[in-house]
Amino acid sequence: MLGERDADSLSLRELARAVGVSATSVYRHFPDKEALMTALALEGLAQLGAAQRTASEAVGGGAAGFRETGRAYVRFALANPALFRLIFASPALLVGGVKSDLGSEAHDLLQANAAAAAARGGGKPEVQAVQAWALVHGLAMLMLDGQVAVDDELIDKAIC
Amino acid sequence: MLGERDADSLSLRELARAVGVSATSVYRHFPDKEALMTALALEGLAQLGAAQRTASEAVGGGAAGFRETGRAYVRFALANPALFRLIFASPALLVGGVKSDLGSEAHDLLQANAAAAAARGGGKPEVQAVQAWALVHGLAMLMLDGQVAVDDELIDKAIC
DNA sequence: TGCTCATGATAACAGCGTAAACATTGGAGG
DNA sequence: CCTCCAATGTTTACGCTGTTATCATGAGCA
Repeated sequence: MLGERDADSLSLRELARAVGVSATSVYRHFPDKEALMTALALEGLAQLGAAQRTASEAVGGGAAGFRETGRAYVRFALANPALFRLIFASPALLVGGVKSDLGSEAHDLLQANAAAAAARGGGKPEVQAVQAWALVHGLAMLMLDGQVAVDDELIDKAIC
Repeated sequence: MLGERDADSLSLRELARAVGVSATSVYRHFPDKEALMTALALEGLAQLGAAQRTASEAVGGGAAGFRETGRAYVRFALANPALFRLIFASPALLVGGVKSDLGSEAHDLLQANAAAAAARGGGKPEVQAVQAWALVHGLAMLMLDGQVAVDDELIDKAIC
């Protein structure tokens, strides 16, 4: 359902109806709606990390791999708009400090790549990490919001 | 009210109550809730543009002025979280193509500064504009979402 | 066999956005 | 000065939402 509608237009009752179960049954498995959404977001975060790792490994890692994780980030957002938004709209899910191993891959990749880039080119790893993350996150958000035209070539040119 | 709560936890009825008026009176002035929110967002966009222009002029424009518009962008987001989010959550309000002169200042500043930066340092103006916008937008969003620590020094170092 | 616990259903509540119908009132036009 | 209309407000109502309290069922284990 997240593939077709955005997360906050999705009601608990509608979801229960789609599953074929009463509205209140959801409360046997999650304390409230927010908890359900957080669980979905955590799953999405794992998928994002996996996509980034795959993209990085496809070009053999290194600096090129770092760039590819960024492009994969934007592509993932465009391919899964509602899920991507949900990930960052979940207050209980801080990407960097998530407990489960499920959600930590994307963040670990960023830290490692930023450290390597700082070693290669100079600069502080933390600043490098924030800059890279902000660039791809902003690009993803602006494209999702329709503020910047969705254009594969532009993604490649902007992330370098 | 946007200064204290976020936009989508704010109900029409509560707003009407605060004004001291019946719930349905709002419909004499706006066709629906979304239209009201869009009007608020447009006002916010004007404030953002004004803040950026002020910041740029304070350092005499040029490349330093461009940097200051970016910092002002992030600072505005942190100072007005709900309003900033509302601006980019309004589907009817495309920042670049907004009709009213009210909302166009921020976008005009970006275009002009990106063109100037491209003339100084090379690169395509469009790509430069998107890169700059994405960087500050991403930084603002990540800080608002609690993914990156709010740190004035980090803002300065990341935007350069 | 009997008990417990996980999982379900029903009914109910307050709050929401919105529509329809009705009331008031201040100012423009004769 | 009077009349009428448009602007603005109110009341009532509808279906939807998240959530709670209460009750039913049935599988697994003592």
